[in-house]
Amino acid sequence: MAKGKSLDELTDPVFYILVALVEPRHGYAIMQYVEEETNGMFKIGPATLYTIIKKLVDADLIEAEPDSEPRRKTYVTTAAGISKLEEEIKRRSRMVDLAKEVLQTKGRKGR
Amino acid sequence: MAKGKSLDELTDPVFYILVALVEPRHGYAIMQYVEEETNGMFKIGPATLYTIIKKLVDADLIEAEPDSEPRRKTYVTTAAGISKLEEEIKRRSRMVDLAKEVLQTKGRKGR
DNA sequence: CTCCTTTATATCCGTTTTTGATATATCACT
DNA sequence: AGTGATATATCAAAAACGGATATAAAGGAG
Repeated sequence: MAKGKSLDELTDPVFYILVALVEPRHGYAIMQYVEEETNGMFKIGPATLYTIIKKLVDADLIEAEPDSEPRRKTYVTTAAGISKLEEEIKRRSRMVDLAKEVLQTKGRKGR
Repeated sequence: MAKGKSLDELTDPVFYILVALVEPRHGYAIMQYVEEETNGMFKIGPATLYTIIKKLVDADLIEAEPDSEPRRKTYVTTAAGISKLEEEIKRRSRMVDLAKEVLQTKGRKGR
């Protein structure tokens, strides 16, 4: 099954692709989805996209749907992928919370 | 002053280093701080650390304190660095919120 | 029917980022 | 004198990213 390493921290593009694939989508649709959802702030080009898709399939975090049309290869986040995503949400939340806390403390003292 | 490019998205180690330097610290102390705060989950080695410090100084997001002891070079996040950090907190929060929302929607529908 | 744009996947290859290993030196303690 | 922690720094390789390019089919305009 899963052959690749477990990928502890997810990078931004990997995170976005995992999120996009909670709902089944094919590659091109992922690019559009991410661009739309971020209001054009974050764009994933084909090189990054297909490289990461390969890696995620290999890590068993997403999988290809067998019934996809010939011209479109549809993928979905696997159960393992959802778990990983939830884990990553927590990790990122903790990072944000730490930063907020540190800034707040500075604000109180640095007055 | 600032010579480097503005760095739109901050990577994880860059983020942690900026957070650590909201309070003045020297390199080695940054390594310890990040490791402690993340309960050993995230470690920054010397190569990553000093490479990033250089880049951040160049981008004017942190600066060296002139009065630091000979053996310790102390740095602090600049005003620009704080702004960047606040911006990045928002960016990461939006990413987390998007992911939460997507998972929640799936939960409601995927019953 | 032809041209053009959009859709769609895929890879090449250079740049950037990260990191393990290594080097060097000081300091504290025994 | 020796050991471990402190402290900074760089090298060289790996990993990640991304612009450019290639290919091809589908859809619409004229």
